[in-house]
Amino acid sequence: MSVDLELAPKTKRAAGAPCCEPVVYPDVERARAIRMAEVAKALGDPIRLQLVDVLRKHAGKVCVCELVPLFDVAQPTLSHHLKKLRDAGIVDSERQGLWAYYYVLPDALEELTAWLS
Amino acid sequence: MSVDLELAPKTKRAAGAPCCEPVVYPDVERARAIRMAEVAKALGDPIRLQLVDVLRKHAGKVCVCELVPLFDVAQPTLSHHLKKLRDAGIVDSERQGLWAYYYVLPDALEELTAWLS
DNA sequence: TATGTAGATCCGTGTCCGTCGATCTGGAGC
DNA sequence: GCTCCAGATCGACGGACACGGATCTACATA
Repeated sequence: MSVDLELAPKTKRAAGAPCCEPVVYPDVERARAIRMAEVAKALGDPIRLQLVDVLRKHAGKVCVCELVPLFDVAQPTLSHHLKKLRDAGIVDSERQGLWAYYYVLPDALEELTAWLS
Repeated sequence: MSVDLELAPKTKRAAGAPCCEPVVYPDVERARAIRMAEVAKALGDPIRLQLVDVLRKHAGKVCVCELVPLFDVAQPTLSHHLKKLRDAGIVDSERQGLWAYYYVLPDALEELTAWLS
């Protein structure tokens, strides 16, 4: 470690060669960014993004048994992805008898769209 | 294992209790979804999303030396995140002397916005 | 009650990712 | 030449994640 008390006023940033304007980033923006990252992370998997795409194109509710054959993964894996989407607030589900129906909750996607713009 | 050749034409979907309309998902949509997942994945980290937020709010180019003190991570870590964003086509960089300046490439974000809508 | 089925949960495995210390690269200035 | 500095790259560690087989939970039908 170097005791640079005397060296403190040295060529910090070369005195006359600024790199750019100082940058600040308020905490309010951080909080929102962290929430948006959560949504983006949930969408950051090809299967999950395709799931959302399928669900929103079938405006109603879609049965899991129709989703499984669309992808080359086993049923537990798809269930895992659907849970991730549900935890992120992007989709929700509803059981009717033996079947489970999933549908998109538009709010999360709209929030992200708004943030991106 | 059960040899169920004779049981094959059994109650597949209970004959009279449909779960929902059949669902198809064309390959064209898949390709786009996979690309979008790549962008979303790059945005799916709090630090990277905040980086994008900072960069786009400073319409010009921002020096890395101004970005590092904004986050509680070491310089190599931030460099790693900037590389991820660059690989995803979300930002680009430019060197001037000792300093490196990063800026947002709006196309990737606009693509994702369009996909979400 | 017993059987079959749709979907969720559990658990082990292999891979990817975030992190940081150490090091490398190359430009600036002496 | 040498030294200092900004930033990128490397290497290793720990935790998270995708995946699927086995199992569990409801529900439906007989």
